[in-house]
Amino acid sequence: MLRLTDSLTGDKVEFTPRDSGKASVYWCGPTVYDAPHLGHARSTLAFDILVRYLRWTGLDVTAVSNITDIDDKIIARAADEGTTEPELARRFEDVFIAEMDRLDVAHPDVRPRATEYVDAMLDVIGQLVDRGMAYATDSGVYFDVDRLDGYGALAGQTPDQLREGAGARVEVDDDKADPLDFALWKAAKPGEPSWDSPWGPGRPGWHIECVAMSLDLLGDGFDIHGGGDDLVFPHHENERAECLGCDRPFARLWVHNGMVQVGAEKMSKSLGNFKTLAELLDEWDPRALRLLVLQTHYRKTMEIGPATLATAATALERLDGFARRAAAAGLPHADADAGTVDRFREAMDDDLGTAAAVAIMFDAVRDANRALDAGDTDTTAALSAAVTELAGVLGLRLVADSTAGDDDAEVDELVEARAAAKEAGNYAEADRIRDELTARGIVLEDTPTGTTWRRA
RNA sequence: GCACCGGUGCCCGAGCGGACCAAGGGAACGGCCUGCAAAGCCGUAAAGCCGCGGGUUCAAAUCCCGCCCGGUGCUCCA
Repeated sequence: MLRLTDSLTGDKVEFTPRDSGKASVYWCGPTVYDAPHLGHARSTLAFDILVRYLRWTGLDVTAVSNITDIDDKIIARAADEGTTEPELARRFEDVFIAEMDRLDVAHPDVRPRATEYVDAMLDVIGQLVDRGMAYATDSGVYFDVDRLDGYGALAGQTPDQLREGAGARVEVDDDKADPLDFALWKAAKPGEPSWDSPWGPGRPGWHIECVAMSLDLLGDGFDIHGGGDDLVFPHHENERAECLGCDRPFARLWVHNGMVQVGAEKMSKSLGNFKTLAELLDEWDPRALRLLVLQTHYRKTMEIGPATLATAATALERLDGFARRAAAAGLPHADADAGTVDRFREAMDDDLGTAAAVAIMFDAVRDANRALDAGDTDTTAALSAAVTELAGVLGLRLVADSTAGDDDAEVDELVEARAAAKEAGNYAEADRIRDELTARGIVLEDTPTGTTWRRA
């Protein structure tokens, strides 16, 4: 039974779906005003892994993750670039999806766009106004925080505590009755995109889109709502307020992933650090990033940089190497080793303990290598099947064959020529060929049974 | 200032009351393999007590109190 840490209470609780045998999961996707960064990758991977695991345990999962395609930053950036908001938003949405595809992230079942849910948002705002939970002014419609019991529960603070900090970083808006009140609907300003509403032309405030979309697609009281830690307040706090303000049950469980750190020097091109996800994925195998993320618990702040990626890439190579070795061994078909799978499930059930789960996978690799050395192909086959299955659940595709290329035949010839030279004792020639292949990015692997090769 | 999350070997990072498990990965060292290498595989050691100081307990890296340090949030950032 899966147990997850609920951000609302801080407790680890058993995950019991609203509808038996099913699971409904919503997590906050990006606001598409720029290219995705490491944080988007970490968060998206975290929920990809959650969804994959839920499916593996047999649940019928409906996964929804939004695209916020209208907001201040999008408007500002579109103006800067002299383009339209829809064009800009669509462009960065495409980039986001393309980068996530490189990471082998499974697409959510539904990826709603905020601009397609304006009517639904207006409906929620209407409910709040009707119930007296919100009020309209010249500048928009605001949620009245005083009218809701327990505002601040997600943030772990009382309204008074929040008021003390209000304005600490951002200026407080003018005609709100209380600094904590927040905009549900913003009155249109000249030159900005707007929609008609009972409160005049305008555009949605933040928060409201996720409520409208999650409730519409997953229904009241859906199972899991997640996102990055930085969204806990105010974003999720306010979503929660909006839903509860309508007297409707919101998410049953809140899951938040930790932030990414890139060292004291921060991300900076001039320092040679990584700037965008695309740059990083150009340089490293995307699977190395996934493995790195897996090796850290999802709730913990983690460091991503060249050093940690390099170790992950080496570790990944160990897995691929095993996959190659297993493929070459021509193992008999076998069911996945039950002990390994059980331990994996146990680790994952404990708040998605992916680090422990990965450790179990590496244990299986070591045991399998040992069994193979000992000539125990049955044991090797069972462990190998387990490794493949677990890697699959974690979204790691192991590569057993990396020879494919245009010059395969030529490389084969050179490898044979080298073998012949070695046979004849002409080591100078053999080494010359070896150097030539190395320069071409071909890695030779001499084994007792002959030489294999692959591309680096 | 308030809230939350952290501080574990050379590095990254599991563990969060009790068994010889302080995992796993990287690095290091040794061995196998090799014409020599590389790659690969196997193995080994390594944290004198898990930020500091108290406390609770038969038992704490794991719970409580205080302190120090880092990160995040406090209205639009995953």
